Amino acid sequence: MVKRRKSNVPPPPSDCPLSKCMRLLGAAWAAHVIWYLRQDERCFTELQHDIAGVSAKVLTNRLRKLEREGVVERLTRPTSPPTVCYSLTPVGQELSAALTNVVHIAQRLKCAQVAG
Amino acid sequence: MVKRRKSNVPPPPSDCPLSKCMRLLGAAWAAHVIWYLRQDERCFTELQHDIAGVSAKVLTNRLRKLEREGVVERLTRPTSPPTVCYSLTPVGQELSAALTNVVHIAQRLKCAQVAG
DNA sequence: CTGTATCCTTGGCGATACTG
DNA sequence: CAGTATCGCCAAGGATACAG
Repeated sequence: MVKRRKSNVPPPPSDCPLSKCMRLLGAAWAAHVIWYLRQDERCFTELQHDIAGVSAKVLTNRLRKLEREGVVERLTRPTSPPTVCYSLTPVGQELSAALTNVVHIAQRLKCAQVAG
Repeated sequence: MVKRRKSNVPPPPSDCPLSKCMRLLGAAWAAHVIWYLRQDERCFTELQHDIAGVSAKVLTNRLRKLEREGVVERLTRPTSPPTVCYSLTPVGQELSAALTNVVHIAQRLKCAQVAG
């Protein structure tokens, strides 16, 4: 029997929301969505235009998931034709701020150093 | 022709390291790996033991990717039998700190509110 | 405009077995 | 101990067409 050092790091809090959160944000285009909602609300087509290359299906999917998690808010305007605007919730804003920190660090990762 | 509001949010910096970074961290068990390396270095088996449920294949894969990005460092000790220790690089430490912020926010997401 | 439905392909991940 | 090799599945995502 090998004497194994026990980790003195406490287990991830509760049922590991971190993991779920990271997978949510790690999904394709998720970070982009939050990024482009940072300042003002954007409607569906605007987002699709902002985020070049995303398909409607995936964009819808991302927005739905983020909405269910309370990150973004969906607001329907009864105009003609009807438009839908998405914005960040307060929690979403905080998340966005936290991501800003990650951006700075991410730029120092190897993958960001294109000119090796 | 619809007058479309141009986004006043600048595009994601450079070639979007944020996205790559988030996908890196969003991969299965990636957050766990960083979490358990927060305080002290851990060797392969210790990590596999810490992170209940991860397979050797995936753990190796995660460590390799994180190593290539400069997040974790691999240190081989020429003991008998040889052991390999993993630790966070300075950048990895910063990333870990940034993730701590995300944890706090993640706990306020809907997915974390088990008792709805 | 804002999506949904469907098909199809890719690859992420788990499980298992094997190696230096 | 610290991995690699191989297989197989399934979900994520792209493309396209359709709908309210």
